[in-house]
Amino acid sequence: MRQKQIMFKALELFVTKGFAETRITDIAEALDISVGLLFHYYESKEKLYLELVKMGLEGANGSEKTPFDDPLSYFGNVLDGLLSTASEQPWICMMFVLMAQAQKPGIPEEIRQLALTVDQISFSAGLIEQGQKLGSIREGDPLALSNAFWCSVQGIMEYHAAMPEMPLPKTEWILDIIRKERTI
Amino acid sequence: MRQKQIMFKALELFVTKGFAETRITDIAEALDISVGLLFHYYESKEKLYLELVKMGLEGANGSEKTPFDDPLSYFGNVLDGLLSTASEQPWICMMFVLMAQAQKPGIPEEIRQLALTVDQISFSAGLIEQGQKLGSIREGDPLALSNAFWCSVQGIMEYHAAMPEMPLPKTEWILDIIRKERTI
DNA sequence: CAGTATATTGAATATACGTTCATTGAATAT
DNA sequence: ATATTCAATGAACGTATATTCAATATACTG
Repeated sequence: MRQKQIMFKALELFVTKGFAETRITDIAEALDISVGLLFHYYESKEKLYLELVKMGLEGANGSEKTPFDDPLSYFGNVLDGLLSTASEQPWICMMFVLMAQAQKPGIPEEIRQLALTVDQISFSAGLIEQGQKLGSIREGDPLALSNAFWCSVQGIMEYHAAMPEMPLPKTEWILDIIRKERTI
Repeated sequence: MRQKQIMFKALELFVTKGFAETRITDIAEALDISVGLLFHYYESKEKLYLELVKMGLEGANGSEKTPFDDPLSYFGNVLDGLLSTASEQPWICMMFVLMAQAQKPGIPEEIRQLALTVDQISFSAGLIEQGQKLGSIREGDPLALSNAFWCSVQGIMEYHAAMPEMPLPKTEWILDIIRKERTI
């Protein structure tokens, strides 16, 4: 119970403020518990962060297993899922942001390396190549297309985490980055 | 001379690592100068960051004055400028990232407020509405469209700052987020 | 060259913040 | 009743890091 409380509040703060900017007392104060109690459940700030990254890893590995027929529909489905749950279950979108955050320098190396094992961009590049052969995805360097798509999603999730009141985009708008032809 | 050296290195580090994660000694070491010298030119880490944000403010106000006939071409031109200079003059793209970074909680309040005066998203929402009337931009909530577009650009710039070797997207791919009809 | 300003250093200081730990209170088992 | 376990506290501690400053080198000026 306490464990989950702490995790979710930490997720929220790490995502909105950043790892180093989030003081251990920020988390304690936000939950109205003592610092001591926090260390009773998590032996260090780093370990707490590590737990969150591990949680994110599971989620990421899960989504890569989403079944699909056309690669384009894979991206559509994943994106649709992200955008529709972003409002009701903010933590999903926060996890998304956290995983990207954890890959940056400045994060404790051990954790960073773990986070780097998730590589949506190069994983998706393969699917994009398939989609190009099938004619549903536009021409161009698959890696660059994958990069464009995921970076856009990243940017949207990041902003939504900071400003949840801002209206989210429609799935098609973002899907059109990689889509070959409009189905107007 | 030293001033500029320090600013650009600080910009690079603040953008790749974050404000709190960047130690004042990181900057000094990267430039191979003493900490003392750094404080000789900038009275504090915060002031140094403030200077960077002020520099970014000027740039942002400048780009809003880019002339255009069709709103869609405004977005095309600005985006084209950003993407083409991103590789040769990384600092422009870094400034872009810095300004967004500076708006987040965890940044000293005074600086944060200053950074918040730049509001590309609502500024652009007006242009998008125009574009919709002229028929060059797709239907939908102008604010959501503006948000989608700029968040995508943000995500791309952020990732490029961390991984400059990753191929950048073509302007049209991102422009297609807001474009009404493809000019195939 | 003397003299002054400016650039540069790095050890000393102050402080913020993560972490420890002795202690308390409450619940549960013996 | 007594012992044992566990949640919970917050003051005390240590360390990392921003900041200061007195001392030194270098450049400039007349």
